[in-house]
Amino acid sequence: MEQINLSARQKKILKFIETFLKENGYPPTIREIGEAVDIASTSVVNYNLNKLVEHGLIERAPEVSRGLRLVGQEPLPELPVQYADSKVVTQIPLVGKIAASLPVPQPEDFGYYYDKDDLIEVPQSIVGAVSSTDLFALRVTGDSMIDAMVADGDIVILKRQNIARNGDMVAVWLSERGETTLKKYYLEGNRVRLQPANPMMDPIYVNAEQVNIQGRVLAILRTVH
Amino acid sequence: MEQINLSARQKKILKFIETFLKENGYPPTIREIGEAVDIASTSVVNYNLNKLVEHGLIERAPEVSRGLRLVGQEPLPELPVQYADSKVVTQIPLVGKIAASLPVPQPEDFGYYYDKDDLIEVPQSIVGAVSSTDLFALRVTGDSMIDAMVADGDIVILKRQNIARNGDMVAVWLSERGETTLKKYYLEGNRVRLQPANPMMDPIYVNAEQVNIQGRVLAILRTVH
DNA sequence: TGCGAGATCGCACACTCGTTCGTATTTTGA
DNA sequence: TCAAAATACGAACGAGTGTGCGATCTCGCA
Repeated sequence: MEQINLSARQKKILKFIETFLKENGYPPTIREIGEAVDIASTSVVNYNLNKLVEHGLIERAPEVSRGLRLVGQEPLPELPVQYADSKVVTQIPLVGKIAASLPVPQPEDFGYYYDKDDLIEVPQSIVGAVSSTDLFALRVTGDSMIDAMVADGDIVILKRQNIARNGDMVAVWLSERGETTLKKYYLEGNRVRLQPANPMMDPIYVNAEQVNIQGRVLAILRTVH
Repeated sequence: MEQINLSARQKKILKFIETFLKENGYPPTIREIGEAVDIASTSVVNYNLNKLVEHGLIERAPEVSRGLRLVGQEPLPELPVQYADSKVVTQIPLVGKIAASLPVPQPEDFGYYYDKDDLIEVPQSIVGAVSSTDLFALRVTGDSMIDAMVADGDIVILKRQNIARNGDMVAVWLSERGETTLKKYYLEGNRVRLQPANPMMDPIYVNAEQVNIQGRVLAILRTVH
C-alpha cells in the first residue's frame, strides 16, 4: 500500500475542488483554485494539480478549461442524525450570522462538526428533498434586511449554491459595495436586478460579475420568545 | 402543470450534456455541444441552451466556460431523519387567512375537522410544550402586515389566548377600526400601546377595551417558492 | 558553507470559449 | 397571404484559461 503524503496546500486544493464541484456542478479553473487557497501564481496551482494526478487523486484533461475530475469520490460526512422509518424533520446547522456588513460564512469556516445546540429542526415538508448536507441556517443580526422583510433575530434557511434562477430569493455578496443582502434574483442581460421582497421598495441593479450568490433562501423562520 | 415542449435539437442537447458529464466529469462547452448535435453556429447552441434554462431543465453560470448544470439530476434525496423515540413535530391546522380587513377566524368557524393538506408541521423545538389543541395557523394575505415584518403568504403560528403579557406579539382585533393586526402588546394604564415589529415604524395607542386579543404569536414561517 | 531538489513566483503567449451582432430562414397566427 | 415572432447562421471580439519558462526561495544534507 502506497503511503499518500499530501502537503497542506494539496489537501486544501482537493477539498476545494470537492466543494466547488458540489456547489456548481462544474469544476473550478486553475485561477479559481488559486484564489481559494491563496496561491498567487497559476503555475503553482498547476504544479500541485499535477502532484495530485501523480497520487491518483484527480484526473486532468490537457488543454481543457475546468478539465478536472475527482477519482475515488468519498461520500461527505453525514450530519449526526438517526434514521428512522418515517420522515419528519431535517436538522440544519446554524453556522453563523448574516448581516449587511458581513460576508456569508463559508464552509471552511465551520467545518463538518456542529454544536448540538446549533441545530435547527425543520419539517421536511418545508425543505423538500434537498440533501441536508447542502442546507445551512444563519441568524440575522441587525435591521439591515428589513427591505427583505427579515427582522433581527430571524433565522434564514439556505441551500448552498452559487447560481440561481430568475425569481429565486438568494443571499448575495455584492463585491463592489462590500455588502450582503437578501433579494430576489433576476438576470437581465449582463446585469442583475435585485428585487426586495417588500413590494414598496425599489430594486437595485448591479453588474453580474459583482454579484456573488451565496445560497438560495428556502425559508425564513421567526420565533417570538 | 406546464407542458414542456422541447424541440428535437433541445432533446439532443440535453441528452448529450448528460452523457458528456458522465464520461468526463465536467460539462461540455458550447462548441462541443454544437459539434455533437450538428449545429454549426455557437450562437444557436447558446440560444437553445437558454431555452432549456427557461424550461428549468438546466442552469447556466454566465460568462463561465462549461458553466452548465443539469437540474433534477440531484443525488438521491436524503433519507428522512427522526429521533427514534420522541415525537418531534406538532401538526397545526391551517384554519384560514389573516388580513387587515378580516377578523381572525373563530373556532366555531372551522370546527374540529381539517383537510389533511391544511396541516402545518412544526418542530416541537419551536412551539415547545404548548398543547396542540391550542395551536392554530393562519396564512397572511395581502401586504397589510408589512409593518409587522410579515409578508403576503407568510404563515403565522398562534396560541389561542385572550390575554397577553407586555412584550408579547399578539394578533388583535381592533373593534373601533374594524381591523386585524399583529403587534407587540404593552398595557400602559388603561390604554394599550401596540408596537410594530419594524423598529422604523411608530406605535399606535388604543383604549384597552377596544383591543381584542385573538392569540399570541409563537412563530412566523415563510417558505420561498 | 555549498549544493541540489522541491516548491513557489511572476509573467506572457496562445488557445479556449461565451457573447454579441447583423442577417437569413422557418414557423406562427390572424 | 402577409407580417411578426421564433429559430438559425456566420463571423468576430474579448475575456477566460491552460501552459511554459526563467528566476527566486526553502530546506535537508554533506
